Amino acid sequence: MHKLQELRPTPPAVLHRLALYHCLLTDWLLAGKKGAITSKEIANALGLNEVTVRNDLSFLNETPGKRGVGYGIDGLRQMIGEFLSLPSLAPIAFVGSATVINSLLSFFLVEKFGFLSAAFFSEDPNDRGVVINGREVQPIEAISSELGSMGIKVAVVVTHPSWVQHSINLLASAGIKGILVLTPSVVIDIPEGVYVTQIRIPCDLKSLFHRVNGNVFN
Amino acid sequence: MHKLQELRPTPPAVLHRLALYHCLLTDWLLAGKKGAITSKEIANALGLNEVTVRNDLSFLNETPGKRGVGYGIDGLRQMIGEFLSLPSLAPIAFVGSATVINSLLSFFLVEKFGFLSAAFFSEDPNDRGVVINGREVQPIEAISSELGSMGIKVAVVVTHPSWVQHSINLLASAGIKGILVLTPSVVIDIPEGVYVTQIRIPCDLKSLFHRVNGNVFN
DNA sequence: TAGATTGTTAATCGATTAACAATC
DNA sequence: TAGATTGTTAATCGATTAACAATC
Repeated sequence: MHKLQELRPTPPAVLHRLALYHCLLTDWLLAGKKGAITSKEIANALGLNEVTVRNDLSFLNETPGKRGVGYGIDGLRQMIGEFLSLPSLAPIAFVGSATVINSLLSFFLVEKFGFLSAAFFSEDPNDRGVVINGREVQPIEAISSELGSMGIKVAVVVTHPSWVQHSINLLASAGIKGILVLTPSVVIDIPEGVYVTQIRIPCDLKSLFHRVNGNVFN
Repeated sequence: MHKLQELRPTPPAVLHRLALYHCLLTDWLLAGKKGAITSKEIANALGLNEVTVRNDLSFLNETPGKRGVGYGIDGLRQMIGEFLSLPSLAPIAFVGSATVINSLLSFFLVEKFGFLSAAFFSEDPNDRGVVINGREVQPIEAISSELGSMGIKVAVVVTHPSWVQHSINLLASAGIKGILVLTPSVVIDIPEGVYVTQIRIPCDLKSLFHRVNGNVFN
């Protein structure tokens, strides 16, 4: 490990890639891949430089590899999981209409990635009584009362844009500490002590337009 | 403009923020905001440093501001739009089941962000004959025959994971040059000459778990 | 031992911030 | 002219890549 970085926060870029390696290793385990793997194999699968991979792995608490050999798939996956503070099934709350959440869960296979869809809250009054994965969808205002006791720390927001800020505020006051906002919304107010990650579909698309129109390959 | 950067590709970070400013300015225009705005106002709204904003804007082809005054909302928006090669309504193709696409369009208000949902292709045989926004959903295999003539260059893929690679391949051979993949999929093969941006919901979530569990505020 | 691959330190590259002159 | 804010160059900071010693 980098002795000097012991007390420094993990750089965002490294953190994101560690999560990516965790996904890849989970994939390989599910596919029955066995034995040792090398930083080169990981790098090739993901289109990265192998030095980047090794450097990233040096942020882990223990030394993960064996020189001349490589890394054990299962052991490395577990180490990254611990470093990321991931429980074996990481519980997530979802905020959005039942239809939208169902759609999201149809292309984002949460269990395969090690998550558990643990609670659902909808802004749509018509969703009263609707059940997803055996769990009843709660009205959005129930976030305060329901969520506090459940020990869930991370939530996904996919409401209509008009409900995004309110959802974030409710989640924050219910003790949620990390929020991933999928709904494109330009300006949001981030409550104190909460990490908010915004996915920006429109920005990603607009960037693509620039590249697509001959503005240099990169 | 930075004279030395005239032939260099725009750095990804700058490109993404320029797209973000474009979204913000569109928002402000729709809200009826008038007159001049400063780099400080833009920075404050987005939680950025004002120098970053000015530096980013210096990548534009013409000089966008007036010293001592600021920037014209409409003029700046137009300049960024031109720099990004954005038509006034940028056409996008969507690949995914009709239900999922409808859900996506319910929280991502494409027109408000300056896009046009121009074509729909579904992997689900049950979607034959379904219409979205007055446009018939085509089977996924029709991508090759239909898309070529439409002049669409950018597509969004939100299929079930098992259809992602096939969709990308079809889109690429139909002449699509930029693809945004929303479906979480760890390893994908990127065809020659196509820009593929992957949104990685699982990685964003796993990163949040790390931060949420006391691993330093950043 | 020889071959392979890791882990770490150093060098490069890119992105952000600071300082300041230009000018409206 | 004075105040404000831009645009640009220089300085810092962070992230990636290269070089290489350590060791399985």
